[in-house]
Amino acid sequence: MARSATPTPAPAPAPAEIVTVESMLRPDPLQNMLLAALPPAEWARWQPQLELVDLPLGKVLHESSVPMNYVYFPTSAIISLLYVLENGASAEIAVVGFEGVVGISILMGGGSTPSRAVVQSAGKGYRLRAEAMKGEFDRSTPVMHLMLRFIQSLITQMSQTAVCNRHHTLDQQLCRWLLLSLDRLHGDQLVMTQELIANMLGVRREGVTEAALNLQKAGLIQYARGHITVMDRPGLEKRTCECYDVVKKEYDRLLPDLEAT
Amino acid sequence: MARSATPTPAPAPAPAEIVTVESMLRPDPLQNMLLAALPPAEWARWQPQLELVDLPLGKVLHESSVPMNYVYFPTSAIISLLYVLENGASAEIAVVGFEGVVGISILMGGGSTPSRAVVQSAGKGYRLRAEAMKGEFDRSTPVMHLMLRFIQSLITQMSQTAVCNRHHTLDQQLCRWLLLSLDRLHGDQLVMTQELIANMLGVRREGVTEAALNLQKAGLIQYARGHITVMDRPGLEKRTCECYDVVKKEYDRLLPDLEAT
DNA sequence: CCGGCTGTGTTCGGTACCGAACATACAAAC
DNA sequence: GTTTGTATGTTCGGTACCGAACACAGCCGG
Repeated sequence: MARSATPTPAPAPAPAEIVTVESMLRPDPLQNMLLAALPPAEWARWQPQLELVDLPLGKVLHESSVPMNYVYFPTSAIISLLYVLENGASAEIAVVGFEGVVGISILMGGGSTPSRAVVQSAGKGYRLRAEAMKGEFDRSTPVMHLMLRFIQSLITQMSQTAVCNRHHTLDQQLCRWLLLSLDRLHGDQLVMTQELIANMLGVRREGVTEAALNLQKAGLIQYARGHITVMDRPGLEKRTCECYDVVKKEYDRLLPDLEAT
Repeated sequence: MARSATPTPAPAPAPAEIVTVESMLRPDPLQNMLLAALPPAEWARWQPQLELVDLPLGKVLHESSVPMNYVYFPTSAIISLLYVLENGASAEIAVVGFEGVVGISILMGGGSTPSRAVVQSAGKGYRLRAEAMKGEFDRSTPVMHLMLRFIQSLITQMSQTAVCNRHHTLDQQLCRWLLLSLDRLHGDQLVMTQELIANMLGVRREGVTEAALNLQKAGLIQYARGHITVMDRPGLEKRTCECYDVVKKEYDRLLPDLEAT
């Protein structure tokens, strides 16, 4: 997408590429699709209240059952919605990136959820105070409808995760997880240890090692100390379960105006 | 609850008991907690549009990805939200009874979901045309807030199901499932074959047989050809996983006015 | 009363994942 | 360059559930 195949007269040296990457990662509000989809009137009201923040790996955006102060609109970061059990075991129930928003329970009226939101891939995002968000939601029907549709897509993702946990193999689930992450990044690299993936998927680290080796042997990915490079994305798509596709298609159906990437 | 322990002077013969059961199952709109919680103004508008319908076992209220025509407010029926995979395997992602409403995707704007809603326990319920429901939702803030809070409790149930599928044993899940069903019924009996339970939990029928035998040996339930009698509810609660309690508590937190049963 | 159906119990081998322990190997810090 | 830590690979026995096949028992209709 950034490195186009058009025959550039003089192949630009390194700095040019850096500029390209920079511009891709530039924290532009329009890089969050929900923000980008706001009607002009709403946008004018929101802009002064939006605050760009760094979202470093591991940062907890909201803790289980603790009232939230902000909603977050990720741009380059990926947020994982995790469920942590009493015994410490955990499982990811959904993942949110530049296509969505974290903290929907503020809109729903609960103010908190039994789940935890953790930054899974470092990046940036905009945040908005809970009261402001709630006010905007109640005040503007377009905002409400936009948010509700996103929430429905999130519900689909959660449901699909539940079924996937029940019926699909770890290999398939790893493919699904990689694809979901990949879709929320710009590029084919992701920084993620197997230990962390295991936490997300709710399995042992050794299980992830084995599954990752399978994918590596098949030439689909390349693993190296917390850095994964996807070599063959279509191959991953072929190997994953239907769950990935269902979630993606349902998102596109519910939020068709935001499809462009 | 119906058969009180107060010393009735003359023990009433069979007819009296039938009357009691009848009155318990009487399709009173107030027997759905969301309907009961409507402000008077809303109630006045809704009443003429609500239609009482029979919900026989197995009836499909909405099919995966098919636009819905009605929302359903169960009174005595229990509805199971099921997810069916391409290969026919299935899993329940949530269960809704007199405490809620089926068809929330109408409110969210999607009009359909990839899940299926099936009557898991026969009974009655009120239905409302999709357009009417949508109109009411957009028009009345109290209705919106009520519905949104219910939806959040449903999201909690789905999330918890996802984690439960991953981490808890079939024995525990069966307890959870029995308790969730029991809470939505008036009594200690439920009509349900092991085959059907297996479908809901997304496991083999034999697995359910084994788990049910465990519970029976422990004196918690009694099984007989599709009829389950719960003998020791506290025992079930002790044996189930935390998931049951989390879901219940979160519902009570989100919809505190509706707690009474 | 007898056959057939439905619901439940039982068995077998197989597999996917768990829990724990240990081996290696790269990477940054000293 | 050595040390220390972190990330990955490997092994072992154990268990929960699967898939298939079959046995039996109540129940309903002929």
